[in-house]
Amino acid sequence: MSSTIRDVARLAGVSIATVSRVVNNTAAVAADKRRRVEKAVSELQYTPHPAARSLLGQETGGIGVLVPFVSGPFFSSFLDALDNSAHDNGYFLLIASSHRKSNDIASAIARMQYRVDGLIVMAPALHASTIRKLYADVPLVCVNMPIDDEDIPGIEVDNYGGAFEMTKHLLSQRTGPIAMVLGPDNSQDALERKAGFEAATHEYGIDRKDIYFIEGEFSEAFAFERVSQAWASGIRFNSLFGANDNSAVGAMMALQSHGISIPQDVIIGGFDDTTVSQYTTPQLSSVRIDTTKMGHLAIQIMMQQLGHSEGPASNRIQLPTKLVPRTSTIGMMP
Amino acid sequence: MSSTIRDVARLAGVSIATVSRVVNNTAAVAADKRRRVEKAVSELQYTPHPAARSLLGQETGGIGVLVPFVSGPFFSSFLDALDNSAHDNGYFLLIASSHRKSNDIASAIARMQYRVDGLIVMAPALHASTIRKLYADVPLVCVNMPIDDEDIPGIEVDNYGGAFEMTKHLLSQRTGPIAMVLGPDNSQDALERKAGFEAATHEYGIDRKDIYFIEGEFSEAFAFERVSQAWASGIRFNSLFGANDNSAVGAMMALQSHGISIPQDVIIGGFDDTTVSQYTTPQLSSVRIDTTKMGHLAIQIMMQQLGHSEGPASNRIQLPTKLVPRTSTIGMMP
DNA sequence: TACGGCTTTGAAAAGGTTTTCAGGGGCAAG
DNA sequence: CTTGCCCCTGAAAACCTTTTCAAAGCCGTA
Repeated sequence: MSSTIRDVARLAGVSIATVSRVVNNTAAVAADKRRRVEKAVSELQYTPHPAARSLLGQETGGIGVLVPFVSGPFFSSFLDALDNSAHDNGYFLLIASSHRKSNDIASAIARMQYRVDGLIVMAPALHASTIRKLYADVPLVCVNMPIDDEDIPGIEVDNYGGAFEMTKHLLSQRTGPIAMVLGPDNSQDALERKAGFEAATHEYGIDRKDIYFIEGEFSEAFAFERVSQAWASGIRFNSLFGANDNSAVGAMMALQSHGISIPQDVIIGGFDDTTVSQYTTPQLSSVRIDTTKMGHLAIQIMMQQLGHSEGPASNRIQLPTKLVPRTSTIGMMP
Repeated sequence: MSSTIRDVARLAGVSIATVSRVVNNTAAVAADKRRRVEKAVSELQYTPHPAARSLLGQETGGIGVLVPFVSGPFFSSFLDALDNSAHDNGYFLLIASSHRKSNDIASAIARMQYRVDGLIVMAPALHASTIRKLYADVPLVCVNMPIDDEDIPGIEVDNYGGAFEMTKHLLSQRTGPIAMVLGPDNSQDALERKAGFEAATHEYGIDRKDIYFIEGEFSEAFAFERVSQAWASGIRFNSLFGANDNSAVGAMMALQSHGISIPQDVIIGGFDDTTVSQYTTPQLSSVRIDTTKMGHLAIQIMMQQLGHSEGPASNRIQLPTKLVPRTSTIGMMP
């Protein structure tokens, strides 16, 4: 079929060792032989067989990627960023999707074995340590999933920062009393978002008595009820932050049912940038996870693990989030 | 690091040949030895090294995919389908994006060499024969790009069928005189769409004198002018088919500027399902390329090339398209 | 002239697997 | 008892490359 290093050596009249040295530019070779080898290489269109290389423990140049799905704006833009970054660093991607089934993840990882120099995993349903157990031989970067092992590098979403930014956005649009629909107590995400909210209100010097916390469960119905109750009981605020989009939408419905107009009377922001946020009336401002940055960072951490960049960047990163202002927090359409 | 076939052989007290036979189930092995080997394999968590395998010319189990971009609804849903299908057939995907630059394509293909059993390429800017030259050693499937070599299997979009379906849709909503804004004469796509349109009008028994062809250039401005002219000159029709979305949108604007209301007076359909079609008022019905089917078919053809399915399916397929009805062809919002 | 050191070169090993080939053993038939 | 056949097994080759090691050649210096 294809030509091997031996063919090149024969054509150039040298040993295979010399060919290897020329091809990899790994040692001094006499000028004339070098030229002969180069000519033979291009004549025979010789490409080293990657399998033989990786058999010797060389790097494969591949990075394995495991995501629940390939499609959808979230995953696909993440993959795009990953691909761009990997490409810039001279790597290519081996992508497998787990379709949420965990035994698919196991088999996908098994396939990756020895084929990649590193593994980037996004498996929200699994824990990082589980992945580590599945394939311990290779640098691992966990993204957007619970990382239960201090030693596993990864990227977690900066819920705190996102909530902080959204709250600042709300307060910059409309000062005065502000409310937040909380998430469930046992959710780490929810607690971080609450902390971000509090930090922002503090920064804006909002008086404690002008801050209202409304219980929530990340569900629209629950938020609807509690916000409705709160308003009925005379609590008044100019702006509201929902710990997630569901809560924000529930709050929006509740207020609208009380004849409150959004955003004229109350402005509302959510979190997650769910699809639904584009279809409410008015469209819901939200906080988006910056998948592009997520991809770049994942590769950056991987490169560091692989010893390519010695940058002092931590291998445990809180991913910045991005505010997406829509009409629910803006008085006038532009 | 990891255990090799030799470790397994030692632990089980057999030769490496026997281990290989058990692992690949490729020849008869005495029951007791088989059991011992299996035990050793699971104890040592042995996985054959893929590099060693592919060095022997075995199949890699990988399919290379080359797309211009990874993100965007079009590509990502295509990839998703590809991934699903490949997974079902026991293959994994090696994805590289070319970012439209053709030397990136060359280098991406070079990387794929020996790593994949087949190559699926979507490179609208290149011709199939160019790709074939770049990597001749492997089964190739070209998707959604000009295939200039009879022998290269691939998938081309079924412009005819899509136009046919859209025209039928139009005529089923509103009978009577119908117009089509054509595409440029030198576009194969445009001619196929015209043919589909004609076939549908024929099927519905529309009288020849009730069919109007309006020149077009796939551009909004040109369509606007010509349709405006046509209407001003007294030509009347109940429905209009634009050879692409641009033309349809141009026509829509033109008619609306004449005080015609869409879809009450005239219904309009386009082709391509561009993003813009969702933002016109009313939203434009269009014809979408079924990327999911495209992915499944691509894998199907690849499997056939790889000798896995002997199905008589042609390796040169016109991809079915999908009608996306929106408000421009429907009297009432649901 | 002889010798040390440097540069260049090739032979050979190693990496992990599959597969061929030959041989050994068991069993049945003659 | 011998012969022949079949089943099972292991040794070894093959796949293609990188890298180590040793040797050879050359130059300059003592």
